[in-house]
Amino acid sequence: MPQEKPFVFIETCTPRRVLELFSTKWTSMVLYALKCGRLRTGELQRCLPGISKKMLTQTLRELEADGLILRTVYPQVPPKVEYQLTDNGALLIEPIEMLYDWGRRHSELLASLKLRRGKD
Amino acid sequence: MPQEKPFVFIETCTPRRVLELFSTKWTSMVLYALKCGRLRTGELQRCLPGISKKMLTQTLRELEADGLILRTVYPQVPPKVEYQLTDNGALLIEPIEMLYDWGRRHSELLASLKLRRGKD
DNA sequence: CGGGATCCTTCAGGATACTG
DNA sequence: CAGTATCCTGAAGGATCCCG
Repeated sequence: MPQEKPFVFIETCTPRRVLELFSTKWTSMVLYALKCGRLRTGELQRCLPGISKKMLTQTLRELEADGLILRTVYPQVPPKVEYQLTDNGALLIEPIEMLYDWGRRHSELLASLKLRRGKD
Repeated sequence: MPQEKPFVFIETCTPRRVLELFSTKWTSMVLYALKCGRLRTGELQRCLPGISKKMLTQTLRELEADGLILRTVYPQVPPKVEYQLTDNGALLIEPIEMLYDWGRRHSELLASLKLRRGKD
């Protein structure tokens, strides 16, 4: 048994940083929803059933601050705001999509996991 | 601008279930650490700097309950316990590794993100 | 050495109400 | 319609002590 040396997850290693991307509930979903183009706030909210307005805006603000999405305000009443991916934001679609695709190919396995879900 | 229809993240969709896999802090790291073969509890802990004994055991118990890892106890004093991936567990290495690999290829971008980290 | 059991802190994230 | 500001709680996860 050719036991290789195990990987050590130093606090600052990239694996940990990638994980942070997915450790927050809505981040990757918001990005992925914007893959189709620009969306208004309300449309975005309808893409994410269950999200609260608070978390939606908070997530959007963070993504904007990190330069992953662009926010466009139209000077109208009532207000109209649109969000779209920046070039950097578009880069993140790749791993997200990979993950989702893998999930679709292994939905049976996924469904069998209860992991940290108390009830099922 | 050929705006396609946005994806809707129904509560039970597979993307959400995959995300749950990565939403818990240590799960994917424990699995990945075991990629190299069987590891004793202490070795595992040394692979995950910062993990508490409580979280280590809790994560291991959950993974075991979901049939992703196998726990072997050697009748010795002092105790010796080893963990290894099951076949199902090995299946999860693929997406995890994809994610980590992508991270390594984009470490500069990742480093530029502050996301939800308060301080940097 | 491996691990169970407690206690305690933190904070992500939900609910609600109010503004322009 | 989009957004801000509060309030509140559930649960993740750390620290500690004890056991075989």
